[in-house]
Amino acid sequence: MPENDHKLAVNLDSPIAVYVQIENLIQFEIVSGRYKAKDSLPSVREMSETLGLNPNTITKAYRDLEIMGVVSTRRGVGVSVTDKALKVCEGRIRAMVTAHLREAVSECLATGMSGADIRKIVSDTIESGLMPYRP
Amino acid sequence: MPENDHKLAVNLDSPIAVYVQIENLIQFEIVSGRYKAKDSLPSVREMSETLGLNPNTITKAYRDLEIMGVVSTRRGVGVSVTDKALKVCEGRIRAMVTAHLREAVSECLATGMSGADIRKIVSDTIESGLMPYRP
Amino acid sequence: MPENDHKLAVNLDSPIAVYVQIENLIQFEIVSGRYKAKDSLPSVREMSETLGLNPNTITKAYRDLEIMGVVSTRRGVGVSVTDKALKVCEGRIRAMVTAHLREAVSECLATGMSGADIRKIVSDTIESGLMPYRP
Amino acid sequence: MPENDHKLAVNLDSPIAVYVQIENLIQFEIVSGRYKAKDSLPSVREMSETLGLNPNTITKAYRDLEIMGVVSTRRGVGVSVTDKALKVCEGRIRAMVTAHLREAVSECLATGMSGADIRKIVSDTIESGLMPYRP
DNA sequence: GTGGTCTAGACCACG
DNA sequence: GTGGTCTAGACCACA
Repeated sequence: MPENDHKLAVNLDSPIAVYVQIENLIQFEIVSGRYKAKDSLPSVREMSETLGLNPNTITKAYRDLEIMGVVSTRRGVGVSVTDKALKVCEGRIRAMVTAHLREAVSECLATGMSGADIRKIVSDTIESGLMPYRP
Repeated sequence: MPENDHKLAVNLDSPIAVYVQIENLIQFEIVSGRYKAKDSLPSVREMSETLGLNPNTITKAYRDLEIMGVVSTRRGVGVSVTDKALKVCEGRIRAMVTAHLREAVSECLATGMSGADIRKIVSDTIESGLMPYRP
Repeated sequence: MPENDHKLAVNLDSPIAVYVQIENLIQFEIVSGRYKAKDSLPSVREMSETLGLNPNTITKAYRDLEIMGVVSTRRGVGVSVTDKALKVCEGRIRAMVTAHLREAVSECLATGMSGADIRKIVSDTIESGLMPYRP
Repeated sequence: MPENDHKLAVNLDSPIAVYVQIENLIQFEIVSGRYKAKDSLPSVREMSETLGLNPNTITKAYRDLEIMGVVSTRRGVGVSVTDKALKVCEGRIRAMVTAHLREAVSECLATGMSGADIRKIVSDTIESGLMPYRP
C-alpha cells in the first residue's frame, strides 16, 4: 500500500545532521525526477514549517546545495533547481546508495548472516514497494 | 582469502560518533564469535593506542556496553565479555543490520534503481567475501 | 610608521558579509606567509572574542574555508592550515586583488581622473607602507 | 574606440546592493558629464525594464539620490538632475574612487605583490582605455 | 578545552 | 512575500 502523496521527512534522532538529510532528500527528489530543472523549491519558511525545523537549518541545506551547483538562489525570488542539477546529483547519489548497499550487505555478512537470508530480506524489501528515502 | 589479522578500525570522517562505532565493532566481534563469554577486552589504554583515539572515547564505549550488559568491568582486572553478551548482542545487531539493509535497498529504489540492479550489487558483495564490519 | 603587531579586523559596515571578510583575512594571512601549512588557527571561541563576533559567524567562515580545502578541522582538536592551502589561496587571492585593482582604476578613469593623478595615488599608497588588508 | 552606446549595468552577483550600484552609476554619469543639471533621468518604469530589475529597487535608488540632493522628483514630471548635483557628486565620488584605489593597492601589497607589479597593472588598465564603471 | 548542530529571533535587501 | 546575515544561547561529541 504505497503512500502516494510523497512527503519529505527528517529523522531528528539520526546521527546524520538534519541539514545533511535535507540535502539528500532534495537530491533524491531530483534524481527520481520529482524535481526537474528550473522547478522552484519550497521557500525556506515553508520548508521550515513543513518539517518543523528552524529556517536557519533549511537555509544551511539550501546553501550547501547551491555550492554543489544543484540549486540556484535569488534574493526576493526563491530557490530553483539548476539545469545541471540532475547530472550532478545522479553521480553523487548513485555512488552513495551503492556504497550504502555494499556496506549493509557487508554488515550482514559480518554477523554471520547467510547469503540466502540476505537475499531474502533484499527481495522482500524490493517487493514491498517503492519506499521513500528515509534518512 | 580468509580474514586473517582481523583489525578493528574506526572511520573518523563518519557521521556516526566514534564511540558508537566502537560499541558496534565490539558487538560484531561478539556476534561473529571472535569474542566469547569471559574473554577479556583490550584495556582502555591499549585500545586507545591501537586505534589512535582518546582514552575517554574508549571509556565511554565500554561504559555504554556495560550499561547494555555486554561487558563487565572490574577495577584492577579489566573488561570482560559477560555470559549474556551473545544473547544481548545477537538481537540488537541482527535488528540493526537488517534495518540497515532494508534502508539501503529503499534508498536504491528511491533513486529509481531496478530490482535486478540491486540484486546484482548484493550478489557481487556477498561473493566478494566476508568483509569485516567497516562503520 | 607600520604597525607591527598585525591584527585581524573586520568592518561591520561593509556590504561584504563579515564571514566572507574573515575568509579573506585568513587567506591573506596564508598568502603573505603569516600562516603556514599545519599551523593552527585561533579557536572559534578565541577568534569570536578577539573580533567581538558571535562564534557562529566564525564557524561559518571556517566551514567555508574547509570546503575550499584551505583548512582542516577536527573535533576536539581545532582548525589547522592544510598543506595545499597556499596553492589554493595564492590563485584565488591573486586573481581577486588584481581584479579589484583594475576595477578601482577603471572607476577612477570613469570619473575623469587623469592617468597621472591615478599613478600618483598608487605611488603614494605603495610608499605609505605595507598596510594590512582592511576589508 | 570611444564609449559609444554607453549602457548602465548592474551586477546581481555583487555583494554591493543593487540599489547602491544604481546610485553610484548615476553619480558616475553626472561626474563624467553624461548627465548634466536639469537633464531628465529615465523613468522608474523605463529604468526597471532596461535593467530587468524590480521598480522598487529603482525607486529606492532615486529616493536616496533625492535625499542626497542629487536629483529632484516631481510628480507627473519625472526625475531630473539638480543644479548642485555635480558639486555634490564630485566630492562623494572622487573620495569613493580614491578610497577604492588605495584599498585595492593595499590589498595587493598585503599579498606580497611588488610595487612594480602593481604599477604595471595600473598602467595596463589606464592604457586599455576608458572602461565604463562596472560595479 | 575543541568544533558541530540547532533554535529563536532580529534586521536587511529585494520583489 | 523571498533569501541572507548575525546574535544569543543551548546541547552534543570529542580531547
